[in-house]
Amino acid sequence: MDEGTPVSQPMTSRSARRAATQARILDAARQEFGDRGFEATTVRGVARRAEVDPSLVLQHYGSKSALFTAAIQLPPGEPEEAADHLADVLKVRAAALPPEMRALVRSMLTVPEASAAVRLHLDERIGNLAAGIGGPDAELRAAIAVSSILGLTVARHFLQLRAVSSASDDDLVRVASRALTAGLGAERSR
Amino acid sequence: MDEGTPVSQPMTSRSARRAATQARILDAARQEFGDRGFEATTVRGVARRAEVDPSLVLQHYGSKSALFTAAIQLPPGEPEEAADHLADVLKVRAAALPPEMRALVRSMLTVPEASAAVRLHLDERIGNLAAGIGGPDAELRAAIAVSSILGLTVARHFLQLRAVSSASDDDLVRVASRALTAGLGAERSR
DNA sequence: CGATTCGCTCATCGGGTGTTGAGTAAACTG
DNA sequence: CAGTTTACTCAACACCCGATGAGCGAATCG
Repeated sequence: MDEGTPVSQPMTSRSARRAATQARILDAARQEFGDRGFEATTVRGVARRAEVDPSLVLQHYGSKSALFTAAIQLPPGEPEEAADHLADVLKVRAAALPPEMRALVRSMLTVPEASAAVRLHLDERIGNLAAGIGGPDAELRAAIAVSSILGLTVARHFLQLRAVSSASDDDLVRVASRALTAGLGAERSR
Repeated sequence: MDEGTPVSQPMTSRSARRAATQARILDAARQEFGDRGFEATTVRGVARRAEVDPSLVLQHYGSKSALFTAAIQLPPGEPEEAADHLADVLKVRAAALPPEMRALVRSMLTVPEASAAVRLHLDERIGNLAAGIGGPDAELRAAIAVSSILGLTVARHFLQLRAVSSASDDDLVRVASRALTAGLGAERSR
């Protein structure tokens, strides 16, 4: 019986399929952008990795630039809360980077949009951190600490600098957080 | 009349002209690579900036990649000597970057050759620095300090992070070197 | 069921790229 | 002054890119 329900739904509804392939494309794009950077990434390469036709990529996202914009969008919320103490940020950065962050950082030196996004992100973090510490040059000291974390991230996950990328997450966090908090500390008499 | 005196030599000898244009091309290449990165830089763009025919660029350097290799070559010597103390390195990095360094750093996240060159450069610096400090984790602590300087360099000269790039050379060096030496110090700091 | 929507494929276009080889005029050589 | 070398220009090639638009078949709907 059961006539009310259509006999057999297609295994995947139209909108579900659409959403699924769209997500597959976005994932593939994040990987490619993260591995090669914006310029060296091709729409065809993304399509290949997502196992779809190249033109489908653009039908879903309009243009390569728009796809990039979508790919570097960071999920909001969490990171900001945990960012009060820089040890937390450090902990997050020591572990493997999520694909969208990886794609963002990879292109931050060559793509203005990525550069701006990173700048904004770090500026916010600097503001939070500076508010928590006192003394003269609070903002500058906070900026230095945040920039240091950026440098560590690049060294560890992109340059694979031996001493930094071979260290365990724990060792890196321990030694680095000690170094950074020491540097952050208020001034002694001068 | 007066033609008696052979108008002597051509204003510019053949080899001199060659060397001159070769240098003009290399300068232009460093600028372009430094501004846009390897991928977005075109041979035609370099030629335009050097006011030369595009094919001449390749006649002199063989290929775009070879041109890039030539463009990111750092002048040897100086930086290594002054690198004993990280305050010196910091001083160098606070000021405007020389074109070849700018070209190198701009592409370090997207071009394997540039990545390798930076890695090598930093590894050497880490070695020097680690040798000078004692205590446990000496190499890791040195690597963290060097990575921090890299982060500051990126933030100041590439991302133009407000707090870092608006600071004067002196302020930046003063505050940063205090922070880094504090972080670098073993337990000998009180 | 028949008509329609729509996710997707296919073929193609225009444009910019790195690179090459023939040609030219000026600098050299004897 | 010839003859040779050579720094340089010009035109072109083959390739790959991002992007477009027509067509197909399956899911959707009245």
